[in-house]
Amino acid sequence: MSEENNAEVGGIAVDRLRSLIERIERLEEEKAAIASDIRDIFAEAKSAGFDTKIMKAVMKLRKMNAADRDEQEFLLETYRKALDI
Amino acid sequence: MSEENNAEVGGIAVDRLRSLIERIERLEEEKAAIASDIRDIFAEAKSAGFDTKIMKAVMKLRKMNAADRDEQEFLLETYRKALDI
Amino acid sequence: MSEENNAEVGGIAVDRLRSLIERIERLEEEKAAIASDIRDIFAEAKSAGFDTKIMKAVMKLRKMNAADRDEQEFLLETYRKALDI
Amino acid sequence: MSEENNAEVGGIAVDRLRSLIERIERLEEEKAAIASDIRDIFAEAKSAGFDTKIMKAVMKLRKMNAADRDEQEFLLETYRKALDI
DNA sequence: CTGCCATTTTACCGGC
DNA sequence: GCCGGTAAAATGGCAG
Repeated sequence: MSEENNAEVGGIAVDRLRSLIERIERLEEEKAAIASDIRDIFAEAKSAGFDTKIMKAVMKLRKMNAADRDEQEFLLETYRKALDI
Repeated sequence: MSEENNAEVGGIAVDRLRSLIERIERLEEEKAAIASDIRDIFAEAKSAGFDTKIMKAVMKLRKMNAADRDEQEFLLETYRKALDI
Repeated sequence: MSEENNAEVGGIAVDRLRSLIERIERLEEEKAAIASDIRDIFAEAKSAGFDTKIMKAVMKLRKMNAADRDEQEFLLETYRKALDI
Repeated sequence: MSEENNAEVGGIAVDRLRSLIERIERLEEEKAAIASDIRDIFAEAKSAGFDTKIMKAVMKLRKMNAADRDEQEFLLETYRKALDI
């Protein structure tokens, strides 16, 4: 009877659990594949003579500027609410 | 002359660099989207009554090979005994 | 008149606010210093041959009360059986 | 004979391990106490009429500016090295 | 009690 | 091949 009637083991819905976990694992594989693609591009950049450390610093700076801008806007908005403007 | 002839600035192939960085940023967006999908499934699991923390623990064990898993478990047991837990 | 009479700017008690923020920042520095000390001890443990990952796992178990610990372990076993791990 | 001769259990130096763990746990208590003090000050600020959300945003901005400045300097330095200046 | 945010932990990547 | 630092993920705490 194994391989049938897995409806419940120890009070949990086994097939549902398996299904959820497999969906997540599938997505994690996709995510890992993309991370691998990113690594490939960095390797490509390196062999084209670019300094990947600098590239990462530049990209970080771009993100920080965006975050900073968002933070400024959030702060302004919050002040306005706090002051009922 | 700006906006033309960006072939090189300070000895750097600007357009090539820009292209590489944009490809990476695009992939990072995809990666973030998948991470978001994963969060959604965990939320679904949670509302179906599963304990997501335990799910994650189980998935971690699944990823390890049997030998590593046994090794970790053995070590943990040893330390637990050492500390009377 | 700047540098004097900072009692209020836009209805906010500036000096009070500044004081509060500086106290918090000071405490955050202390906290960071302690975190650094902890890292040092883990490094010491590592060079004495201990597995720091397992040490952390054991310390986590130590923090939990027995009932919660048993509950977690039981749940994990159940999920493992459900997934044949 | 328990409570004596704990030199080794399962091949590990029990007393050394205990000592390391206890030192870490002591420091973690101190760290937690400081975190608690920080919470207290935020509570104090709140009851003095300040908006803690704004306070946190301001503090975050101060840190981001510092981090941004550091990043700029790092980037400049790295470029200089990359270009042998 | 749920969702959000901060902190902590984990995994990755480059350098030595 | 290992170590260190950096970025991502997970956990835990707080506010609403």
